[in-house]
Amino acid sequence: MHLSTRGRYGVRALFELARRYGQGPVPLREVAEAQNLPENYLEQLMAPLRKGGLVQSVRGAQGGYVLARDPAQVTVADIIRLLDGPIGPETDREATGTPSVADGVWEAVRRAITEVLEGTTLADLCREADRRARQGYMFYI
Amino acid sequence: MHLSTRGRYGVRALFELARRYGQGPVPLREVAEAQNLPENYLEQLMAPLRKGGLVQSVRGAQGGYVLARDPAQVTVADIIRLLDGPIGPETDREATGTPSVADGVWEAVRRAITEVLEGTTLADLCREADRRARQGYMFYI
DNA sequence: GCAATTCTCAGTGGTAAACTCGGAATTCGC
DNA sequence: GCGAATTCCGAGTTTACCACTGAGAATTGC
Repeated sequence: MHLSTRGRYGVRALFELARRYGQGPVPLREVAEAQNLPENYLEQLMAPLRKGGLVQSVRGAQGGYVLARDPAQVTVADIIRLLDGPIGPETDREATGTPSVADGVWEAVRRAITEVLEGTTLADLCREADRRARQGYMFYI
Repeated sequence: MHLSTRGRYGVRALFELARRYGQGPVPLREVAEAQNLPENYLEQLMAPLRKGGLVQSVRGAQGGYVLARDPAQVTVADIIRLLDGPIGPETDREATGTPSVADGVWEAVRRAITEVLEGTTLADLCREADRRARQGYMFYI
């Protein structure tokens, strides 16, 4: 069971925008450098995030991306849904049309994942980063 | 986020063995028919399940597969681990070597999933199937 | 010995992930 | 207005894995 890098990259990119919230547009190049992500690939990920209303883009020189809402109002679930689609496993009924006795398990898994992802906001991640920084971890990613 | 069919098929196959626990070896053909799964493919899935000690095989005529332990002692997590590998998403640290502020989220997701999957046994699924049967659902899968 | 099985291994086709690239469109600073 | 910095868009590439098929060897009950 493997989570795609899309989601992981997206969360880190938006975390970077969250850190700089209120400081004007951030060009992708800086996001990519700060978070050590492939810039060209990141570009692909921004389209759904923009269309989904999580970020706003500013074109042209001195342009870049801005978080569209307050970091406390953006959950990790929001990001994952836009980049990876529906959260959690499909049930057998959804996948094949035929219900199975295990469907309840897959539904419970989905609920459990959703709960965690909806319970974490970009503001939480920023707080966590601050906490680590104060404790001497120099990783700001 | 898409769960492979390997895990889903495996759970249904072992559920079928659980239903018939104590009735001698069940040939794959019957498992495949009862659960409507491709037999040849199922064959592939049985190897890791056997090597992992969840089932025992009986070769030759009148042979088949037998659940190696009581259905109450086999969790869905056991099955998924053997067929799909480690449960849940990798952290950024595990995937890339560089820790990230989001690692805590991925770990929490992993714990949540694990908790659900370890909390469900084949015996639970059998009970659920009985319950459904009594309520008139004729699906025994 | 024959038929029913599992076991092993070698494919195969499709699909998606994880990028890369080139160029068009936009906008700021000068 | 020009040039540089950007986003935007679409296409292509490589790699890997998934889901599945098939053939034949090994094993065993009757």
